[in-house]
Amino acid sequence: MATRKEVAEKAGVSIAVVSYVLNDSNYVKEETRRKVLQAIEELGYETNMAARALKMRKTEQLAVLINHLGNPHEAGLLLRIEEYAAKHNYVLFFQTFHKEQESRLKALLNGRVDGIFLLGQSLKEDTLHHFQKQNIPFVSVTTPAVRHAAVPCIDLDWVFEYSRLIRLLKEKGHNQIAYMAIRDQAHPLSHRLSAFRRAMDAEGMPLTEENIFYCDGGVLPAACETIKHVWRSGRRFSAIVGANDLMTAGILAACSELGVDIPGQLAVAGSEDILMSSQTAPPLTVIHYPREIVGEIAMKVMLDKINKHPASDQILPARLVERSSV
Amino acid sequence: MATRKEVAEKAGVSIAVVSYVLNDSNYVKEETRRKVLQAIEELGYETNMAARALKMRKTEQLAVLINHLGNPHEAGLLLRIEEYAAKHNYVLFFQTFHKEQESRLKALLNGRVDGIFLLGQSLKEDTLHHFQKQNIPFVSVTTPAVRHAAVPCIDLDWVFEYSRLIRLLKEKGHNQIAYMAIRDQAHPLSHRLSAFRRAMDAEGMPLTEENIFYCDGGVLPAACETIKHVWRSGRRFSAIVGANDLMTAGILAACSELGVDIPGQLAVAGSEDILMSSQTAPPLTVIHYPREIVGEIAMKVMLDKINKHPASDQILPARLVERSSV
DNA sequence: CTGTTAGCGCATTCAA
DNA sequence: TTGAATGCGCTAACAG
Repeated sequence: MATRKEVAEKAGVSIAVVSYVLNDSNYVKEETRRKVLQAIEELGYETNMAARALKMRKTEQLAVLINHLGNPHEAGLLLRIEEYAAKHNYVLFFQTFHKEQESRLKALLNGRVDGIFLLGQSLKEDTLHHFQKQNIPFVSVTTPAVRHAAVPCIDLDWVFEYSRLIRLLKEKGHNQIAYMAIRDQAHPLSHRLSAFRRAMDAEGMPLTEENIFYCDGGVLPAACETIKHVWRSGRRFSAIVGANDLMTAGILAACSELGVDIPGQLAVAGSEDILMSSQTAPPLTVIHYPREIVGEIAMKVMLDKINKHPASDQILPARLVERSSV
Repeated sequence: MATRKEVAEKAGVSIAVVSYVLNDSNYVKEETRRKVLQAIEELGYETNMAARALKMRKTEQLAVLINHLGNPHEAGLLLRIEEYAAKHNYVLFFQTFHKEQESRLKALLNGRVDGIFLLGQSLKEDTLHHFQKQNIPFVSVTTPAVRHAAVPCIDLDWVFEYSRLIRLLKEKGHNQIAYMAIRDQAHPLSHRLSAFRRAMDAEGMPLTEENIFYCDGGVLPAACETIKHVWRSGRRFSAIVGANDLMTAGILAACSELGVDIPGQLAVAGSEDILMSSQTAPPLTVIHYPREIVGEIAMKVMLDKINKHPASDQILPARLVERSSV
């Protein structure tokens, strides 16, 4: 491929001049500039980003660590982050991430990224420190700050949002409210469960342990099975809130199989508002997670961190979308 | 950050030796190796991938050009490709891609990638050639080969798959079958429309132009609006197939609003089988696009191209999933 | 305004 | 079995 040297030769100048016109970093006589530009054009020259990255100690690449792209909520978040990353000329690569591979991460990302987004992920301290020592900042989305580490977080005020939802449920006469959480204790969504607990306390109807159902992986089929099992065992409650919408859809699917009328026999609500949640039967009442602006905010915070400006947690307001499942 | 030089100093060897043990590219006395390894450990050294990329002319990074990650079909495909890319130690970055930004692409990807996946995308010839001249191969997924360019493609035999679906529809007594396509003529999904046409011909019931409905962007709300408009205008048909499942869900949503009974008054079928399609009311009969194995095949073809082995188009078999919308 | 030059961190050839 | 030295393509300080 054409290199900067070839361009210089063709234009009859030194390679420094080529850099100057390319980076606009120095005055260049108009005529010289034109010659250079023409040589670039004719050779189809493009800057080699690997070389630039090495020299500049800046890759203009960002990583997103994600749990499961099959969850439309996470895909939607990723989509938005990429949108804003592109606006700032950053390239984004995403890694589906499992705890077991955490050690691989250092080798994989070293020298490749200027920053790392955690999309509902947490990392071990030593991994965090490894990157932070090199001034590679982290920004966490949908999951609260990692302990002992300066990782700004972008998320909702879940206690507030759940309180509002619980109040709606109360108005509709529900006093036996259950919650479906994800099994893994270390799972990032456990903070939603804690928030739900506190919201229930605040609304004067403490969440009892037997009204919490845990579902492996937080996916639809598992949630469906869990509810079928619970319901057939005779356990009853009048409303249930899912920690994510995929599980909530699974609850709906279970009810459909069980012949449970919604919201007649059971009110169901979700916490994210993915597209699917508006198309189920019945459509789901949900907290709408404002994914539209998360990307913008997340990228802004990331740029602040990269430029060593102070950056802090961002709590976004959400919306309660009432459909007919409650 | 610790560099290879520091490791060498700490271990009391030359930097070449450090490279040798790191890359296993030369015999190193066991004792020396241990010293080096220990120095690496103590310094928390990791290879700088930017420097390696520059030297090796190989980034171990791949790009995926995607239309809209908000479409779970594309997200699912991306997810699978990443899964296999990771297995082969490649890092994947994805770019939401709009035609208007095609020129930016060269500058953005130059020196950054070893190969490019086109996920339902096509590129101008000059862009294609730019990368191909540098031995950056393309692999196209879900869209047939780009004209005049050696781009292997991974997709279904749509004529075959649609024929099977049409036969099912025929068995159920349908003879007025419509199709919903995406408006943009240049859009990658237009080959599904052509295939549908040919399948209808083959089944002896040619598709008439007035039975093709075009929808902007291929998204749910647009499809919903289109169908409402068409239906209210008095146009009737007994079955309709959507070029993608998001539009198909939109058709369902429209019918729900219009009070059109499915499949009583109208049979509806889709072409991808995203998760949502199994949760609509009624659940959709669809062609199941085998996303599970596409990632593996796509990555395999990509590796073949990177290693300059011959690679050709791959036609995968699909499955017809009968649910209750037909 | 333009050219020379010294690295950035790494892999590798060639000597020793 | 190890070390010295070169260069990948680029930026920028410095000298003209």
